[in-house]
Amino acid sequence: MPARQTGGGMTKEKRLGYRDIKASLLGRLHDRTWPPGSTIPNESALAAEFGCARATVNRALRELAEDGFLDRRRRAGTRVLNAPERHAKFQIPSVRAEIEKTGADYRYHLIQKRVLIAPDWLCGQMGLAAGQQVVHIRCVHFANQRPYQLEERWINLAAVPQAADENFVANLPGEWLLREQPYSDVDLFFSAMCADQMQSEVLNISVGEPVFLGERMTWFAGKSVTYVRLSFAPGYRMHTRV
Amino acid sequence: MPARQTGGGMTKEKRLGYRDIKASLLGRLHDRTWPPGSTIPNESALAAEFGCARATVNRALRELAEDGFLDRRRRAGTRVLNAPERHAKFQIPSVRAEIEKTGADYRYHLIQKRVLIAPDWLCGQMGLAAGQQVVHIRCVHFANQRPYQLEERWINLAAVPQAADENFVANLPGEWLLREQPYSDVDLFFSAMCADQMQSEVLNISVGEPVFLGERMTWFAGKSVTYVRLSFAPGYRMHTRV
DNA sequence: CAGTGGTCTAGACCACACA
DNA sequence: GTGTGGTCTAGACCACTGC
Repeated sequence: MPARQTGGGMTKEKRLGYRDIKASLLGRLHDRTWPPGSTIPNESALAAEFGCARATVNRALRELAEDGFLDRRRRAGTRVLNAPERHAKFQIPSVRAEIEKTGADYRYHLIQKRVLIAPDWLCGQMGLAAGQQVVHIRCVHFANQRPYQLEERWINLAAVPQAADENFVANLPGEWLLREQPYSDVDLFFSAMCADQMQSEVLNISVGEPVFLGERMTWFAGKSVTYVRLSFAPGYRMHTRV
Repeated sequence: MPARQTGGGMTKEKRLGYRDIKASLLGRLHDRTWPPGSTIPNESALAAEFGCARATVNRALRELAEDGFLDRRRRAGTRVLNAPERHAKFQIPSVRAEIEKTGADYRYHLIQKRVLIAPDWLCGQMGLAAGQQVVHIRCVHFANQRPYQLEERWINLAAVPQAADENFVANLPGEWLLREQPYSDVDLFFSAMCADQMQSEVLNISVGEPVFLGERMTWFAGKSVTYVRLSFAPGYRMHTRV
């Protein structure tokens, strides 16, 4: 009768969920009950200890492994990593959403859209065959009428032929492309650089001012889809919480 | 021949795993079977369609939601997000590991370690009480004898009192702290800035050159543990693959 | 080849949010 | 109230891999 519900009378603790177990296990990692490098008890033993099903322990352990605290291997068991390999996780920002979230007015302006033969450097970047046609787009994103981000994008016409017919006046290149061709793999790069001529003109800053640069390379089914360079005006600060 | 278990006679397909289901569902998102904004069938219906248990469908859907494709709510059902909110996931880099991975020689140099009363700006950043003591560390990480990163760190002595007794000559502050006080929550910021006096001296660059700045704020049990400013020499490019 | 994690099942109850 | 996702269970089989 006891039990969980049907609450018995007394000190019956509530049933443990995988979150409770996860927290409890994390506590043992923190307090060195299981020091880095050691192997912790197997799932069955833990399930017995916590008085729950193995599946519950499994989920707790699986998530701790995903979080970078544990290394799990069949047969070998679960070991505590020496230095937790924490993973940062941040949303790939959609410019429009990012700006509107702050309450600022968003505006988009297309500077140029043209079709051209991919230059050598781009072929190298995107892994294109020489002579491949690409769409080149240059546009600006404004927050409260102030230039916020310069976007320079190249789209592989072999991967997204319909990009040739879209004028990108009403559609944001990023959002349009996401609808046309959901990506599967992305390489992201972040760096700092001195503003060049184009950046200084568009972002309305001086040549040489520091610019936060984000580069994104997108692949679908092994083929390069698009390469984007996002230049942020000085003062931009990318944030992520882990 | 047939089947996995109790196989019937013939075209018995192998049992579907949550990965198969996930891939199948993702296909329907790609091909617009379920367009952005629409609500997809509930778990029971999908389980019936795929001929599996609801828990299997649940895991597939849960992961797709984690991956940023779906929005799930009790009672309301599961809806397709208009623009997939993809998450980038990257390892929080350990400087030493990052450098050694490239094959370069790694060297660490401590410039200064001292205990002081947290200045106002730091109290604001870390949420410390006025007058709180902190350890301040300034050090450099070298790759092949060239300055790679300037690290400036403040440690909350209320959270990590033993930091007062560690001299940080042999131990890297980051690695030492990770051993002493595994963190639970982290705020990361990335930005570009002009090199100031300190950065230019340590990184051996000119004042005003663009510096890639990473800031990290770490919390444990609601208390601020440490605040770090990592300045990277020009040319640094942070990479992550999603 | 044997032990560990990986996954699936069928059923159950629960929490939540909306009507 | 009622329907949806969220989680747990007890048991089962499987797949991998270190011994």
